[in-house]
Amino acid sequence: MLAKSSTELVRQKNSVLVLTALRRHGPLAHTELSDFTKLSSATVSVITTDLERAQIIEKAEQQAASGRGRPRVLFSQRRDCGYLIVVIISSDAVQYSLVDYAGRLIDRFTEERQQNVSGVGSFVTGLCDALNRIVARSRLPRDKVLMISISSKGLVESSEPVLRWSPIFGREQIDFAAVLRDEWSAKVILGNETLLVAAAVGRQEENKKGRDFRGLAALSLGHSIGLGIVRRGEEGKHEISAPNFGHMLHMSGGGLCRCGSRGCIEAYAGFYAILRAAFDVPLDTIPAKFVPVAELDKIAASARQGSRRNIFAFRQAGLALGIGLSRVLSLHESMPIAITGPGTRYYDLLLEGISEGLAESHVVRMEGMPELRVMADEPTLVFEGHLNRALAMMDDDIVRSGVVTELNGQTG
Amino acid sequence: MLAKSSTELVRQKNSVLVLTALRRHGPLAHTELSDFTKLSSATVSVITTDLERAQIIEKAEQQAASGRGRPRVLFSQRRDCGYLIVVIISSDAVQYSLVDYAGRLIDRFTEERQQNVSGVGSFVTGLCDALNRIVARSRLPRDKVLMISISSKGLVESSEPVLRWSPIFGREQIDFAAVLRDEWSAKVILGNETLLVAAAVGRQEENKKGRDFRGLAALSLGHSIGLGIVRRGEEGKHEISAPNFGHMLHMSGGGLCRCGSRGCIEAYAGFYAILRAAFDVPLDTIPAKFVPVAELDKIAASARQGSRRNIFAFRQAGLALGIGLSRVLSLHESMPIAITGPGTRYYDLLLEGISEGLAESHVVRMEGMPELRVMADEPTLVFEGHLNRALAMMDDDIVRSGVVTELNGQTG
DNA sequence: CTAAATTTCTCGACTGTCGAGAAAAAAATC
DNA sequence: GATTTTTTTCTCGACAGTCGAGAAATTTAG
Repeated sequence: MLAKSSTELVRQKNSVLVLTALRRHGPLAHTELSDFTKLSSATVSVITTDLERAQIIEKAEQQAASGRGRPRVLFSQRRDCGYLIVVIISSDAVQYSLVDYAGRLIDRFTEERQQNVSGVGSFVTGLCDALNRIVARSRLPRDKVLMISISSKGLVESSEPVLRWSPIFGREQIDFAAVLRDEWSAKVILGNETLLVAAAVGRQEENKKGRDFRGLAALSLGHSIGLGIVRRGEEGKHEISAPNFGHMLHMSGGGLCRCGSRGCIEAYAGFYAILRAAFDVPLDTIPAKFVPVAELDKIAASARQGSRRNIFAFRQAGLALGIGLSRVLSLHESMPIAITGPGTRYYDLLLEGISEGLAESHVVRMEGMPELRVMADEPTLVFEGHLNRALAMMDDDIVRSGVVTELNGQTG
Repeated sequence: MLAKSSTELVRQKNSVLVLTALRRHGPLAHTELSDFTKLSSATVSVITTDLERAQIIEKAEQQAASGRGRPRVLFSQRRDCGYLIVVIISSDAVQYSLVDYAGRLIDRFTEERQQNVSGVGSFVTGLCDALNRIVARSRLPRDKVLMISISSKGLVESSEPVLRWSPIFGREQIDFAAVLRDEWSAKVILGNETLLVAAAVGRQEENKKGRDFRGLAALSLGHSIGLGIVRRGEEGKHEISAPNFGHMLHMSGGGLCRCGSRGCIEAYAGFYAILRAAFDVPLDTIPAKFVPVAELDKIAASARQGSRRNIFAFRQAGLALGIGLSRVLSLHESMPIAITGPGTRYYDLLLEGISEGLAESHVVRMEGMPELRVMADEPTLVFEGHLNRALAMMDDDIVRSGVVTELNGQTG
């Protein structure tokens, strides 16, 4: 059944609205808040004083008056309101970042992962160590860390922070909530890496296109293949999801994939798959876990010089991607596609296959070719996606937790 | 940007809540409304008197008192508050139904469609005629018809009532809003047929499972192949969508489809495709538009008696469905699948292929086989879906239109 | 006829948003 | 330097909504 509505919920929603405006546009004055949120000036007053009393936002130091009239006072998040730790797990390293409530980076370090010692157990202890280290270094009390946002490639449970399958750990699941529950009071969230790319690019798109933005797919090319989809739901909220695209069936009974299945898209378009095709290795050879990029660069170079076999290897990869994307577009609406990841350096070699694969399907014949766009700097997008998602969630949690209202009436 | 919230919106939402409870559970007393909506008794009082004054609901005639204490008075929708016309377009006929605000069927007739005269022009004039006829027969003023809900197989624009592609009219689009704008003030909505099946089955599922209901896919088998997906969004709202499943690419460069593309799922699993396989007709033969079901029954009978070729025809169809479904599950979460349509009579012959196709994919190996369920009576589900969707929308529109609040303060 | 049970209605308290105008504070003008 | 103008922020009263508690209504049981 649907949930009832009440005046308190109204206040909550509008408080979040104010905090969201602050997130999107940086420090804002009373008047600007009123403009962005469409709330009346009076309401903005009440909400900001409440948020200020609850130590969530603060008035910035007086800035140089820019024009005549009473000078504006800018509100911004209190940086010490809470902290976020971002953990980005990639195939060869894990990056830890400590971020304050205003979104500013405080500390960051990267731990190399040894390829050989890859048990989940040792990874988890490494994770806990690193988390302890990052709070210790910054001398923060643990309970000021309100959220830990983790990302990895692979298949992620949508409602809980459980990694179901990953190229790194395979079927060994990791339940991050369970792992961190004892030591941390922070909320733990987990997202597929390309989901976060989609979140970041989607936000950028909306900033550019405004209400015209309908949706977008982010495709990440590399050792593995990732897809994230973001759509603008009603009320303007962005709905993000990370389909299991890399392991969607490309071809029945096809080449062997790292995941153990046959015929996955990744088994045709992942780096190891391109290598396999270039060297004419049988399709049921158990693939190498990770392929040095230099190796692929060589194949690409020779393809660009006309090597038939290598051209074909990339073309086949593009075809798998294009056909897969056409299937995605059949199941969702048509939408632009942003391509990221290390594989974008071979975009020139992949494009023909991608286009051809897309062109084959009914949707594309109906709606026309979707817009394809290359966005090279994937790591930045991933981090940006983490911040977008986690900080918005923190705003929400803080308001909902009631710290704002419970101080009312008390003398501050 | 997100939309602000206000006290008036609160009232609107809670009014809709009351109307929804009435839809789901039939006539209800004050106390029951309070229970279902979790609104306080006082609030229910205010809302019901408002809705009553606006002539949207009414108190039912006194019913026999069931226990001791003050007898309950039941509220129900006023039947004459508004009317809905449901138009179900199928390959050989168009069914028109007139329904009152309480969901009761008032009038219904069916127009045969001649296969030969199948231009969009003549279809549209036929549609207008029939709509005029159905209001004339019931002696209703036209402007009391608040909504016209149309369904067809094929590809439907999600935001506007535009039929983009259909097995009947091909690429000749129909913009129903434009066609009916001049003669009707009613809101016109269009939905893919299987979308409506999904809406109906989804509602049934939620009644059964309650909050455990997460989502569901409805698969319709017949001349063409349809898929509808329903998922429970946050706040318990059902989000329905109709992917272009029948024309998703099954096999690159495969058999010719009615849509003109090659290798669509329908070109392997539609009735004409099964026929084609059974008679070993070349895969690029332009398929017959519609195949008599008796013809397929014969093929099925001989398959059940052991005919290799016919068994293979159904198996191949099942395989296309199973693989296609596995791809759907890769892109959404795993969810149960309800199978409807005339093709369910061959379920025994299809099942093996479906299972095998599903089993091949990574998701199914991870999450296990999805629940498959046969629901034979498709026409009833389609109509039920129409009512669910259209009447809920009418409730919403009526409350939002402001007829409820604008009477306030006036003496009634 | 009275008491008990049950449902519906009403009242005052509380919490929200809003518009209008007062108060504050700096720049421009005389 | 005093006054006016301009811009921003704050405050007050009006109005809309929900809620809990208890009053009013209305039937059955005894």
